[in-house]
Amino acid sequence: MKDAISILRHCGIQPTPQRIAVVEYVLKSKTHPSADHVLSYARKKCPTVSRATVYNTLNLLVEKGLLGMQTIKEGAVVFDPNIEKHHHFVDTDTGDVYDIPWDQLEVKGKEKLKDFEITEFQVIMRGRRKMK
Amino acid sequence: MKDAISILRHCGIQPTPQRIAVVEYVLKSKTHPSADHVLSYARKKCPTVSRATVYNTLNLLVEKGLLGMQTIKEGAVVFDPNIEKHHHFVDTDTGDVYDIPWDQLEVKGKEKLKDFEITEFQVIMRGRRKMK
DNA sequence: ATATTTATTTAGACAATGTCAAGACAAATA
DNA sequence: TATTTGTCTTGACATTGTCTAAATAAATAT
Repeated sequence: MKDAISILRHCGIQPTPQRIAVVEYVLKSKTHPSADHVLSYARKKCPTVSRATVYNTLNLLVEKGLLGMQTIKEGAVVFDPNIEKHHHFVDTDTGDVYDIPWDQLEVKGKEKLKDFEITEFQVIMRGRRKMK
Repeated sequence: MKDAISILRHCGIQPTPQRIAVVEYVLKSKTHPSADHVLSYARKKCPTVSRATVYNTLNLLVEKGLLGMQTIKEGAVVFDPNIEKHHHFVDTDTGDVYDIPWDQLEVKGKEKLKDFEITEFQVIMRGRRKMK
């Protein structure tokens, strides 16, 4: 993956230490962090970064299409570095969110919904992740 | 539909004016109200009802299985009197949420997800509702 | 170099959502 | 009537998220 500075420059955002800290964490995260999560980690690299800057940067990344945003858990939006289409599984015990590859599921019957113009869709599943 | 008092009694909740006001609104709602929405309407019937009581009652109804709860919009959970399985469509212009009957869509491939024990799932669609 | 825009960050205020505890109130029972 | 039990209200609190004004930093022009 390209480094944070190139990523920011590439989409016309001036790289700053604060933004770099946010980008480095959120775009390589394997989980689905909340804004507060991102703030905590960003402060490790850049202890003075403010909440407003983290929110601003996250919103910028979402606008530019570099970051996904999901409202699938109570309380707070989560961010998702995986910008490929995919489905989600939420572990109701741990709260962990897992990506499910797009082609693992097929949703049939959307064409019957004449009253709706669907711009996006996904399957959301809840349950428990099996131990292995 | 049965009246609010019978519904409450039937699942072991003592009917009170406050709870009746909440139940009457939320269980016959055609939309997907937020807790704040419910509070406003409950206060029309029962002007002194408090926020805590509305939240308590809504949580009770959800626990008893009389009311659904969905985290599909930013900012606040919405409640759903339709407790049949169904999918959802969210109008991204208006924020309105529509129920999509369960048998209108078919989701294939879940059995391939060996690592997950799925207790529930639904398709969430976003877009615009067509004018008619 | 210096002055002047321009962009960015910060701190704190603010509003909204939701939970909690303490005391007030009401109802049922003894 | 007194007591227990259940319910409601108020207000405090934590959290999420946005906004504004002032401070800071960076870029540009002089």
